[in-house]
Amino acid sequence: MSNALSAIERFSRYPLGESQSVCCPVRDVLDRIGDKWSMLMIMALAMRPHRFGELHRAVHDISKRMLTQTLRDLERDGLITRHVFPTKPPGVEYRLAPLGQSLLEPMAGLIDWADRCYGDIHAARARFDSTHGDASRQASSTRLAGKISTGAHARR
Amino acid sequence: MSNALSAIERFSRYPLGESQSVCCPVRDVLDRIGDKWSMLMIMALAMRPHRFGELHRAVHDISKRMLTQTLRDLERDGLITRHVFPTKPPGVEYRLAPLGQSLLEPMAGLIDWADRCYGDIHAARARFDSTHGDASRQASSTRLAGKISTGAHARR
DNA sequence: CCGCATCCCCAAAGATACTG
DNA sequence: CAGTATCTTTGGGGATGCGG
Repeated sequence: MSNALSAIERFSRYPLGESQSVCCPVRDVLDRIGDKWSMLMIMALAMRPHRFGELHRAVHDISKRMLTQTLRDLERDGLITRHVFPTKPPGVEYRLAPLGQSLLEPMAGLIDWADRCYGDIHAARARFDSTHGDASRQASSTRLAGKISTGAHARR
Repeated sequence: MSNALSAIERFSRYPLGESQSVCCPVRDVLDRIGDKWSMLMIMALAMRPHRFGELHRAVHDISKRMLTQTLRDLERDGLITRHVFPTKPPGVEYRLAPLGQSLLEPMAGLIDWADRCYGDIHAARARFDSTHGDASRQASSTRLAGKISTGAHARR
């Protein structure tokens, strides 16, 4: 844990609030894997290469649009590679690039933590909500409510 | 690395695309620390307790609104604690709860990775952009345009 | 089958002003 | 100082349809 602190200390030599120009590495990483889908993609690809359609089925609640975009971004950053087979109809295979592989370990640490602390977090949430009058619906807001009933946009 | 895979495998017993009801732990974690500010908060608090205003100065480009909200969410999930000193004018101190402390290690792993691979990522980006005709500005659209000229938010 | 483009909408976040 | 309330903006992302 003390070496955890050292890593964090090392980082915080960068000013924490610096969204412009020389962005700190952490923000970069966060913006990359922090979004809704990137990490899921990487995890799927960690197991084996996938075709576009396979990925779509694996993460069934992503739209084709976001799938494409996420994959592009990951490719752009050198985390995954894209192989086109000029068959008919065409097939495209995505797989983890070395850089992406190197991300697996730190990611696994996080996943592990999530798995272990998942329960505690929900317990804390329940406690908080009951303590704080359950009006948390306004206070803590939108995000949470949104997350819960994520069937959302069942509009048209 | 093989144990990294095992963690990921273990996770992927959960269906990867399951944004509703019984959300998988990973999504939960991502939604919590994946957002723009939470991780910064945690890092600041990892060093020492902070008052509200201190946090605001530490991460100068967050709005008071988002600061409050982020802190509330983190508190709700039991990652940080909030102590009110009924002085005049009032003071509020935030500090890492044990649960939050336990997050430091996995987070440090990620930060570490970010630090190491930061350069590779940017190299890959540059390569991709020059290869793909630099028309990536249209192609991959909105987000990338923002990312490319990482001076982005120099709106003011 | 893969992926790009267009349209459109809503939730998330910034700005601003006000309270205890 | 530490928030809260409100108003406005914007851009992320879903739906859909076409092109290779």
